[in-house]
Amino acid sequence: MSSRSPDAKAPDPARRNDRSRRAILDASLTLVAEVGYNKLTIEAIAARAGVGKQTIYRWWPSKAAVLLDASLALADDAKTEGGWTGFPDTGDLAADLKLVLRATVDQFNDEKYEAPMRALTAAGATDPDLSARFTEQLLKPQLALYEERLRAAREAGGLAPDVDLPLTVEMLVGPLTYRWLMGTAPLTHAFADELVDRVLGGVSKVTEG
Amino acid sequence: MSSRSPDAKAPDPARRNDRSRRAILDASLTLVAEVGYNKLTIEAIAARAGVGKQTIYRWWPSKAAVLLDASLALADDAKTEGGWTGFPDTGDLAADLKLVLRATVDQFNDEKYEAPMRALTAAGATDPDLSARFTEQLLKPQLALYEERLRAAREAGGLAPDVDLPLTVEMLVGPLTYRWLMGTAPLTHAFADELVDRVLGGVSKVTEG
Amino acid sequence: MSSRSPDAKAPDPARRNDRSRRAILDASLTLVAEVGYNKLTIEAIAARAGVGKQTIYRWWPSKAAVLLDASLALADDAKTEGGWTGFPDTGDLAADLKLVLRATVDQFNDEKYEAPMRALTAAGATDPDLSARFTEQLLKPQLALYEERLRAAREAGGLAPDVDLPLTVEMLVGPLTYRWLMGTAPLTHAFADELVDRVLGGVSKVTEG
Amino acid sequence: MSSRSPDAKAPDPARRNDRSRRAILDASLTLVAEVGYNKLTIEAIAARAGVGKQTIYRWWPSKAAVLLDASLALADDAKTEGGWTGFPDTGDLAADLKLVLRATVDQFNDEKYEAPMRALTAAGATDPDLSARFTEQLLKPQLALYEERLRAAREAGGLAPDVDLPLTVEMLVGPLTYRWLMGTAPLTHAFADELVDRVLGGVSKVTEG
DNA sequence: AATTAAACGAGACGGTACGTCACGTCTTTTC
DNA sequence: GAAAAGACGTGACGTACCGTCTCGTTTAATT
Repeated sequence: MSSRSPDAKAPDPARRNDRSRRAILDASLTLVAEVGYNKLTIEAIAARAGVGKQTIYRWWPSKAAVLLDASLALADDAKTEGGWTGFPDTGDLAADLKLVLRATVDQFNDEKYEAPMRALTAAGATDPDLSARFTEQLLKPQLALYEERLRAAREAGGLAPDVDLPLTVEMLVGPLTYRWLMGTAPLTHAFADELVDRVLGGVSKVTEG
Repeated sequence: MSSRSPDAKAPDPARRNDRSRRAILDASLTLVAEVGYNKLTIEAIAARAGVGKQTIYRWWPSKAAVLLDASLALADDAKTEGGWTGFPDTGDLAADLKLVLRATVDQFNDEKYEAPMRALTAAGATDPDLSARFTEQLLKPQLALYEERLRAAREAGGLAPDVDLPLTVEMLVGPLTYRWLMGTAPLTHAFADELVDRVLGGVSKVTEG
Repeated sequence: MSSRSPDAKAPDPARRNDRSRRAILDASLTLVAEVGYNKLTIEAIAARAGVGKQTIYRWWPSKAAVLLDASLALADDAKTEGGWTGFPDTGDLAADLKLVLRATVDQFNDEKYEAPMRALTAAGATDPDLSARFTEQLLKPQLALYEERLRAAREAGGLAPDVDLPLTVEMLVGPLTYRWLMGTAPLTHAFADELVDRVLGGVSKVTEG
Repeated sequence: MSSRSPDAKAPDPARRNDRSRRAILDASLTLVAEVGYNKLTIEAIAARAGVGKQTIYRWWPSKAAVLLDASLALADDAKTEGGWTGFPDTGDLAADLKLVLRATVDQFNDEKYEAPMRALTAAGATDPDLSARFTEQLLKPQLALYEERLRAAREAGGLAPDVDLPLTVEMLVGPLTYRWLMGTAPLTHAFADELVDRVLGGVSKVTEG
């Protein structure tokens, strides 16, 4: 949905009003937290942002696309403000992963991030185009950081040499996301810790040699 | 969502027209596959089912609730028609899990099941009430089957005695669902197999004794 | 414009809410007098009438069509309330015509009637369908009354036997309407009187026998 | 409408681009004939004329004002191209009037002139400012020609000495315009002829001396 | 010729109203 | 007397133009 139909003449990004763009992104985040995704309307975003509806439709194809951009901006801000210095690598893989997964748990429990996240997940579930952008722009960069750390660990000899790194990343992130999304049980730091241990060590009984 | 406000006179379930009920559930499944969840409307369901709108509003609070009931019926049918005889227990845990996870992969890839599944996931992501019913009525019973099989394995000595069974279930189901939902990579049997092996054995390098 | 496109299923007039219908007609007359035809909007009519927009669109194709129906109702009311007892026929044609034309002048000068009249004239000027309905339903019945009176006069020997009655009617109504519409000069009773005299007697110098 | 608010700095007419001015007037005439007055937009005129919207707003207050100027130019062209040599005066008033009214009938029936004429009539009907300009600049000069001819006739003794000239002009032009605008009957040369005869001679039975 | 100021083309902007769609409620008609 | 049919008030949709407001770019009058 990031592309427009070929017959529609694209607007000129150089003439874009950045003040309006920011106001729209801010308003969409505020509103999605206030009223939820289902009751979020483009009219309300425009009104809250003090902007004409057409200014939104000119630059985004749907409210979900607005939220995606807003979330990207939010993620950038979070990285900047949070003093993010890269995925931790203390040499202790389990500890590093627990640190990051605990932070992810906290983020999932922080309604400021949760509302747009749920909105994008919902929208992406039934909109392949949006889902692709969501995954590509927001998720993949984060997953890549995990993968990088895991690769370092593998080369350092802490992981099985034939391990599938993307799979491993999803073994960490998947259960956490699943529990968050389905609400099967509360998301806690203990859950994150246990998950890391079990992913690394497996659940089978270890037979003594 | 399933309950009504106390002042609204509840309809008498005994007088319910089962022919209409089935027609509505069928129509909702057909339509969600045809036009997708976002463009699914109660008016269209009513028209397709040859039913008045009020007949839908009388028994369900939202289109998502209709779809949930339709999916429950679908799951029942699948179990019956598929000759389901309970979660397999051949004694070989890995083999049993792979069998089931492969079937789940197939189901995720079958658009007949995928459309309502995505719809419910989307709806549940932003509607806690529906999410609760979805989890409780559709998901939990399935997860319980995994858990039961894992408990048997633990008692048989194949799993670590202190393993957290719900966590383990989510380690199996979570990554699979994550990949399905986010589209990070194709869902294949190989993925299911590898996942089972890694969940059981862990991803760490096995140090020789 | 009174007919709908054949593929659109027509609403059932029997189920029409007459309260809403009246409210819409009243609101359109009030509003056109308040803000003028150009600033008259269907949204405002709906709001003022306490009615959904769709209820207007369901029964009328345009705001002009609403105004036409409103004017027809207004004309009916005026006839009823004004104690109208038919076109006067005292035997004195000139006097009768002056009476009626003076009343028409008064009506043109009464803003209650003028606003919708100007609106319909404006709309009809560029919309042949509407113009046809306007002429047929509102104008023709009035012109027919003139014609009837003139026919009586012709048969009574007061008019030339070969006179063209519709032409004569338009010689009376045309100049009056022209002056009203173009604003070339004020519309007064004196104008009406003089017009009647000149139509009957002509403008040429009468040569003595 | 032709004047601007005092705080707005007036543009310098000396620097006006006449190429653009003509293009705008031409485009407005073309478009009003193509799509009708209601669907005529300033944006479309600008696009068709290859001109910025602001260039229109700089010089005209409304699309109707553009059309009025375009019609004035059109009338000038018609007069020039038509080899107009002044209102005819052969001494035979009836013949002269018939000649001119027939030409007016032809003009009303020529869609090239009809479209802008209907547009201006419609716009003028609900916009007093425009109506005044329309009457003053386009209509009055034409009516003055009739009046002049009638004055000559009166002085020559062909008309009653106490006849009201503007009234007489409107007795000629009014019925014709009325029939054109309301569509009560077709506009023909015969109609023009008969009208002239009846205006001059009246419709009453002539009593023998 | 170089400067300069305004008109110009283009088009993004904050708005308003459009005509349509679906919502969830309510009423009418039919079987 | 349950339920189909569908009219209703409501409100958001996405579009079309409005009239205003920058932007560079001509263009024509003044240095």
